[in-house]
Order: sequence, then C-alpha cells, then structure tokens
Amino acid sequence: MDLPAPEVAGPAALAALLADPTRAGILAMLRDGPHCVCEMAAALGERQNNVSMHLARLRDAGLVHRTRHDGDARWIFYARDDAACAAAAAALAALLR
Amino acid sequence: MDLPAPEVAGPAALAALLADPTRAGILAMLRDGPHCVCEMAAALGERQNNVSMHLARLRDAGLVHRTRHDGDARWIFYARDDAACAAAAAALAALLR
DNA sequence: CCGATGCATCAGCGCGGATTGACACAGTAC
DNA sequence: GTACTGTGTCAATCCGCGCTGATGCATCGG
Repeated sequence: MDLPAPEVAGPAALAALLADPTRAGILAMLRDGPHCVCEMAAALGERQNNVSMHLARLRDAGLVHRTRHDGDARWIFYARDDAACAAAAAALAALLR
Repeated sequence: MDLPAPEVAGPAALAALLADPTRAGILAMLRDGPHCVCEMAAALGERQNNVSMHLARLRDAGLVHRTRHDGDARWIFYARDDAACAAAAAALAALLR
C-alpha cells in the first residue's frame, strides 16, 4: 500500500489541449510551417473566431507564437514553438513510458 | 493555400483519455507494476467506483488489462499493456514531432 | 475620408463527460 | 447458511468546454 499520489497536473493539462480535434489539427498543420488563421479555419471547416480562440489557448500554453505578414499586416501567421512542443511531447511520453 | 485537413481523430481520442487527472494518475502509478483498484483509489483520494469506471475506459482503449489476485480473488490487479502504451505515446508524439 | 478584410474578444447556450449515490455481483471468512 | 469485502454498473446530477452570434479593433484599398 502507501502508494504516493503521482503529480500529473501538468501532463493532464497538456493532454487536454491536444484532446480537441481543432487544436490537434492546428498543431498538425503547423508541422509543415507557419499558416494564417483564415487558411487553417478553411482547412478545418471551422469558423474563424473559433480557430482564433483555440490558437489563443495554444499561445497561452506557449506551444505557438504569432507574427504579422510582411506585405499585409492584416494576415497573422502562427508558427510552432519547437522547444515547447518538444517539452510537451516529452512530458506526455513520460506518462506512458 | 488549399491546405488538407489533417487526420487527428485517433490522437485526439488518446489525448482525451490522458486529459483526466484520475486516468493520468492511474497510468502513472501503473508504471511501477500492477496495482489493485482500492490501492489506487486510496492513493488518488477518489472513490472506488469512480476509479473503476476510469479503469473501464482505459481497458476499452486497450491501455490496461486486469488479472485476479492468486490468494484472494476479490482483489483485481490492473497492469499496463506496454505495446498499446508505446503505440499511444508514438501517436501523440507524432502530433508534436 | 469610407468600406472591406482579417483577427480577436465577449455573453449566452447546449452538450458531453465526470461525479454522486444506490444497487448488484462474486468471493471470502465465519 | 450469513455477514463482510472488493469490484462493477446504472440513473441522476453537476459542471466545464466548445460553439454561436455579435461586436470591437487594426489594417488595407478606393
């Protein structure tokens, strides 16, 4: 007996981020480089404000960051933070290791 | 443009399993070997029937399997399916790769 | 200037999942 | 046999999360 309760709050929060198909699709699409919001919204069949909200959550978690387009500053490109994504992958893998 | 919609249903479903702190704690505790239900319920501070229900979901996903105790068949020990867990870890890592 | 476009934020609603409480079942001890 | 323990299942409830619809903000083009 006397099992210690494992600390899983961090990995569980990361898993919750990946648990939504829209957010998972965003991260999958960003594997091949940056994309703008309307582009990903169209690919996912979701509305723009929805995708924007999900991107805000990924941003708060530090998994993605945004930059403006050089020519037209209305376009906002999102890109993955490779270091944060690698750390997240390691944290999740630690649960199943 | 014309981004294809990525296929993320599988990884998202796996992430949803890990997104619950109780299920994540179960998998974390099972890393060091099999445990019975009441043991894990006590360690997590959750009720036994609750843990039993979460174990049923992990069982349906194939991540764990159960065996009876040799001495007292009332006690049911759960253990991880290492192959399924490795496959799940690979599927999740593919999202963040 | 004005209208259009791309993005972000907010209150409200609905739905799915987790918890609760009660019960049923198998196995053990007596 | 009865009493007790460990586990599983079920209806009912609660609650958090995502979607909707509207609105605001910044930027570009005329």
